[in-house]
Amino acid sequence: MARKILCVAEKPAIARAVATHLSGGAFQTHAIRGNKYVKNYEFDFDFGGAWGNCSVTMTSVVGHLTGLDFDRQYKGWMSCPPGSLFEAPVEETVDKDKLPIADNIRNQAKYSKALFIWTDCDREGEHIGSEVRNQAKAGNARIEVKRAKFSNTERAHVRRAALEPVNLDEYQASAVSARIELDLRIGAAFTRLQTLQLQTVVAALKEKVISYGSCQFPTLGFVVDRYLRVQNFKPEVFWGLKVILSRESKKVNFLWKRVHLFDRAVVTMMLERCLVAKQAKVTKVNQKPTSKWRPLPLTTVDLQMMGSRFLRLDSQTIMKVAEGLYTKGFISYPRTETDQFDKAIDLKKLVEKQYPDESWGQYARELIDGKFRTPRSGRHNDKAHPPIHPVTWVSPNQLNANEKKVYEFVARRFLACCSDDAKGQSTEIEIQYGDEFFHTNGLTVLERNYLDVYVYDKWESSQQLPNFELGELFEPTEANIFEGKTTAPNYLTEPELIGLMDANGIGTDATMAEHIAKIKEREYVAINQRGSGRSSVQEFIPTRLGVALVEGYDNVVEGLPNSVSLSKPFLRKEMELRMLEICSGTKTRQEVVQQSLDMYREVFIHTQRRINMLKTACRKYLGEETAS
DNA sequence: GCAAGGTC
Repeated sequence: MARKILCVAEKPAIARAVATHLSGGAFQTHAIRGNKYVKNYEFDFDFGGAWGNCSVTMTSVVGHLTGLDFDRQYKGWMSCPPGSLFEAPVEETVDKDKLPIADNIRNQAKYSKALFIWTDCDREGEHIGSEVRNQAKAGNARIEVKRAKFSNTERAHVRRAALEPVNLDEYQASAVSARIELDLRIGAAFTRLQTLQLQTVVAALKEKVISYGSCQFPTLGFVVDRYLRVQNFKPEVFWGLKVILSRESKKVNFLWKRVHLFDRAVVTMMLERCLVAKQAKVTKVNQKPTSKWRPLPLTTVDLQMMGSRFLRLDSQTIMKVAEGLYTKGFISYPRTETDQFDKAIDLKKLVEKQYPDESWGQYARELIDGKFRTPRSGRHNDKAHPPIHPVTWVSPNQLNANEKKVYEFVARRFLACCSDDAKGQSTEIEIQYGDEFFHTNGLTVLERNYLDVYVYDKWESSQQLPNFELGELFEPTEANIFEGKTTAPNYLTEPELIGLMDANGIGTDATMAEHIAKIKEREYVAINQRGSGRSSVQEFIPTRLGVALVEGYDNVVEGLPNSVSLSKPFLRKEMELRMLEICSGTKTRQEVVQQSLDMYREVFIHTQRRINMLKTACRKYLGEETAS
């Protein structure tokens, strides 16, 4: 009988895709007991080399198999002082709802010579792979373990991955294991400490869970930071110069090179020098072709930011809708950091699939008829998933309102990526008037190209400028001083918040929306509608509790050497750097866990010692109104 | 009753 190889993917959709490619479509599907998503696919495949022709069972897990938690005697909140959670014994167990999946792997491993792990090629995937391996070894201690390395589910790529397996990256799996332990200990310790301590301080906090997490707190910190900048803003008056020329029945506004200054007397003096000069001289006439670049291939973070902005859906809704579209097979996997298309993907074929669409089908046809361009490549590649793109066309009447919006965005964005940049002609005129320089710009859009399908970008011709000759002299129609005031920044919007999280490494593409939802759920922040109608924007405003927590923690570490507030992203960033050291093999998992725990333990001890800082902040913002 | 990370 042929040798048997067990293959396990990270999710059912990948198991099916890989099975399809390896078997050429000829496989048998078996349901497993206890889980309706996971299936076993059976077929034969020639792995070549030492393995040769084998019978294959391809199955999957559904994300992580196991979870980490404290031993039973530490689970009750009153069972131990919160600080002891830094050392309390922890145990990794298979999640209850994953038991049938783990059983399936152990059983299949019994009859298999080898295990091929097909989890995503990222850090979490490496760890999930180690969880799969542990189950397989429990079923068959002698099973040989290999890992397939693939970054998309294109047929040739998948088959090559099957023929050239590598080993699991133990370093990366260890790094994730360290993260899991740290997040648990630190999250639980601070959550219990602050909840138990603050619940009794003011009536408003009674019965409330006041959670701490290494991602949710910095997220809150960004919101509070902006809020305080708005609150503390003091407007300043400024003055500037503007020059106007009426020529060829057009009115040209020249802007001051210095923009504006905060000293009126100085600006007045400068204006006088201009007026004395009487004539202005054209010092630069620059005409040059310009272009507006088509967008980069779509990543999750970009989808969420653009979605908040143009589709009026919050990031969590967008992700839910996108997942639905993915499960139904309409778009590719929606959680990706990759903004470059693999050369192996047949983009034209994907463009052709959009022909039937009433709104952009004609545009797709024009692309194939000669206007197609290879997409730009960004600098990110998660080596697991391609950029988000439509996989097949779907009729709008098969989708609900939100699905329609998100699908349309993904489709238009994809077609835009495969288009040419918009082309135009820009004109820059610079003049010298007295000692001062002024300039004006004109734009003529010549070819709209991608703008025709990507309706979210705006780029329009400005008013035509009259003709200017280099060196010519003219007398301005008007020259005067204008007065203005600096304006306060706005409260944080969701796309801005996601941008900050992304830039500071808070959360992953898959979890950013969850952290934002979490701080809403905990009532650390609330949503405010700025403006009305179509131009309205949702903005985040911290609640009194949110401000109290950030101010309290900032006070806790105030004046302490090297101590960074928990409301800032720095501690999390440091943890991330240490995880990279595990990945590169320069530090062990144990070292990193100890170092990071020491770092957070120090903050924890300060917090306990100066708990009054937190309590005072809560009383200040949440105390009864009647109290004096 | 705590976290963050996978995925359904």
